Amino acid sequence: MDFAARYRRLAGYDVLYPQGWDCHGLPTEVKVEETHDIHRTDVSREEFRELCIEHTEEQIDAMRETMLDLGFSQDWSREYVTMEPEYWGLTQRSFVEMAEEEYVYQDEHPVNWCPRCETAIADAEVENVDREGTLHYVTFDGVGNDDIEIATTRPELLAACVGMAVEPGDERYEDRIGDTFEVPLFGQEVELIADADVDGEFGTGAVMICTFGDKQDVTWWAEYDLDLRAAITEDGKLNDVAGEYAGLAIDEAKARIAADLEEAGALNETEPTEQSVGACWRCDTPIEILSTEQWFVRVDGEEIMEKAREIEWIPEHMFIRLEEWTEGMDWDWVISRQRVFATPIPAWFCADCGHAHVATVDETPVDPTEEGPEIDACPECGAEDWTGETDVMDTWMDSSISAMYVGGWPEAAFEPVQLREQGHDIIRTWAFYTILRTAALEDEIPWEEALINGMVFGEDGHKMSKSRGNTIAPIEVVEEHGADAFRQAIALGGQPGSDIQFQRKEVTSASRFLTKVWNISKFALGHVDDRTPGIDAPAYRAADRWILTELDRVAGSVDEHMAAYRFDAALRELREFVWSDLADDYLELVKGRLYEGRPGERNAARHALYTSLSGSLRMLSPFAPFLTEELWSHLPGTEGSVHAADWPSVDPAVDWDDEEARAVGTLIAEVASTVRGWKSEEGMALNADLSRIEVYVSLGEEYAVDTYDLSGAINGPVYVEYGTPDVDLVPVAVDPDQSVIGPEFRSEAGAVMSALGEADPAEIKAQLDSTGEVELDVDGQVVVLEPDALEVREELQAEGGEEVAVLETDDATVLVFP
RNA sequence: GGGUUCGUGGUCUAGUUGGUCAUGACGCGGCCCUUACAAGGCCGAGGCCGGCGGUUCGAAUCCGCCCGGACCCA
Repeated sequence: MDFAARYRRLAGYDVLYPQGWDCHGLPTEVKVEETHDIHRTDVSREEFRELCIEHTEEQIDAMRETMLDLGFSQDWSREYVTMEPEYWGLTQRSFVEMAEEEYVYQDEHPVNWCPRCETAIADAEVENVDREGTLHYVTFDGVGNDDIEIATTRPELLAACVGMAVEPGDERYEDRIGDTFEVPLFGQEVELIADADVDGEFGTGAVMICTFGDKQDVTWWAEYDLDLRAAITEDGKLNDVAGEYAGLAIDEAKARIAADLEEAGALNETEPTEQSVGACWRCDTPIEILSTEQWFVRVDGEEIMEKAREIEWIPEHMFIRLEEWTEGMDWDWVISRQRVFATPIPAWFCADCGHAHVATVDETPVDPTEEGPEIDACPECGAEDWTGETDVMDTWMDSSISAMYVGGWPEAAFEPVQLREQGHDIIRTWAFYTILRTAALEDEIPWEEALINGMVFGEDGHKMSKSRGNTIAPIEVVEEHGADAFRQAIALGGQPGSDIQFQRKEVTSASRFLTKVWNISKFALGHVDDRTPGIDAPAYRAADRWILTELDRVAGSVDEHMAAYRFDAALRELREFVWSDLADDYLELVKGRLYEGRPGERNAARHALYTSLSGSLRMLSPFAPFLTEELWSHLPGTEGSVHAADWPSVDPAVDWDDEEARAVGTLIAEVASTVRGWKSEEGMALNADLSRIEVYVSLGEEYAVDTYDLSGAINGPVYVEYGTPDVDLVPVAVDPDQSVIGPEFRSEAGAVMSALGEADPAEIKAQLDSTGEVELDVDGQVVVLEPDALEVREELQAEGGEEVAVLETDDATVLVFP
């Protein structure tokens, strides 16, 4: 995100990059209970809230510190904190407006319930965990008919059993639909129904329906209008419906009831089974489904999908996740929580008739547990006695208006935020709710682009977790190698959407690169001064025009990568340019000129060097904000921050897409680099003098090769020739060009290429030289090959007498005379 | 069970409009102090591009199946 913001600033945009803190929620309450060793009911609501606020502030301070260490460039003047009344008042306002539009309603409905947290939770907050359970085979006595055997993993819910079901057409139960049975131990009578949702393969093919074991039970319960026998309390114990088992916790009850079933002869068998149970995502406690009074937000899947389709998802496939989640939503979003640390629901209940009165916009922010409503009499019954709602809102109610809040809602007309970046773990929560709420309140999309990041994993490729011991604290890495190196490692981790594995070696590599940049700058700063930027019409030589052409090309290419959020590709290309082209090649080429050149030529090199370095620093600044800022401040002719500079562009008046400059520059750089490599291999000092080198260029004679810098770089005179060197050439192989031969000969291509491979390279070469084409016998057929269909690879053998080394580059053959 | 995604030298990774030699990094081995840089330079070893089939003159790249991992959902 920070890369994108910094890049856009360089590209000239006025970037609003806010920072917000989503504070409310269960985890904080749990943490506070732990650290203070209290239960939330041990202290007053107000006191508990204070403890939570205190804890959250500490957390925010620590995270803000980390962000600053890492060089995040948020606009801190636009920071918002959802636990401040200014913010949660707006959350309430959005609630009120949505209540007016009938998006928000109150009702009794089965909801996911966490017995440990003792609150309702939304579907999005339920995680399925696989675990081993025990399948109990239990016989129900028939009432006026035969027994039946069902299989269940939850015998403790027998008390809540209100029916049983089989798959339609299951021959085992063909004539038994409508029969009634008596629930063992508890005695209520239930009826057998047939429903296609039953899995006939599982257990005995017959299942019991309880209120409620799972969501399927809720569906059946509603569809067949069954009784409601709620047997579980809000703190996860059995209640009076369970008779003598009342007060037992779920697990105790399961064991006791199983034992009693066995004693009663109703338990036939038990076996282990794999099961997937819903659990509270914050505390992993298995959830129950309870029917309670709650506040809901109506989920309009159509509306959400319509908006979601207007958003550009990066990468695209992340949209599918949202789509699947939306289609799978069969319950409305329960937004009330029976907790403390969150935005209060602005509503009161009439003490007489129970009528729920929602606050008006003008009353917000309000805590209904402390203040009464502005109206006096209940519009339903006229009573004047109000009880404040103690339930609070889901924390997503806060965060899902953050895009609107940042945009100035409700005062300013809302315009979609351009870019939102987030991890893929919160698509079904934050993203989903934000789209829902922005659509409901403003009939708009919240953001134009949603960039979905991967998660940062530990070095072992797994999600970081304390139990795995693979966590990496950014601060440790920053202390060792610096934030700039850390940022590069993250940028190189991968492309948007895929998880990135934190690699310590990437930090190592990045810090080496930073050292390189430092040294390049140190060198360059010794050669440029205040007058350098203003040098008029520099007399660029080939090497200068080459590096500037490359700079121009790289700036364009990196710009494209950055705009596509391919920070990995952008940084890779930048490093390649800075390290290989600028440092290894260009610097080496112009050293001679910088130290000993005539003024005009020296100035040209200085100017090109200055331009290249300046551009490189600017392009690197999103990745290495600290180092580039430091170096920028030492660069002559710069004012202010590198982060406020412009994306590099080379003089637009000149045609920098210059084929000749590129070809000749590349040639010079390659020759210099090849000779350098050869010296190294020969064990010679790199600045050792050479008698001369001869460069035989395979480019056309229209390319004028500038030997000035090359000569300085290799420490010897350079002679340029066009054509073939005056040494023995021995054709050693023929390389076919598949892209020419393939399409031309189609199915014969294979034969042609193998014939070419077997042919005598010397003979092929001779044909090419005399006739300009090659006749080849392929399985008795003579085919004619044009020169572009193949390349004769030749090795050069120096003539006897003079000691000479023969080196090859892509575009030249170099003879080195030591 | 359904969906998404990935599988490239020891490790991590680039590359997929099909086309000569598959990219780079870290690590490893060897050589080298050269007036920006030994926190460096040069060279080298190391790969049946998960497997099997198909399309094609030609597949890391396209298609199908399988194996393995990750994530999402049930």
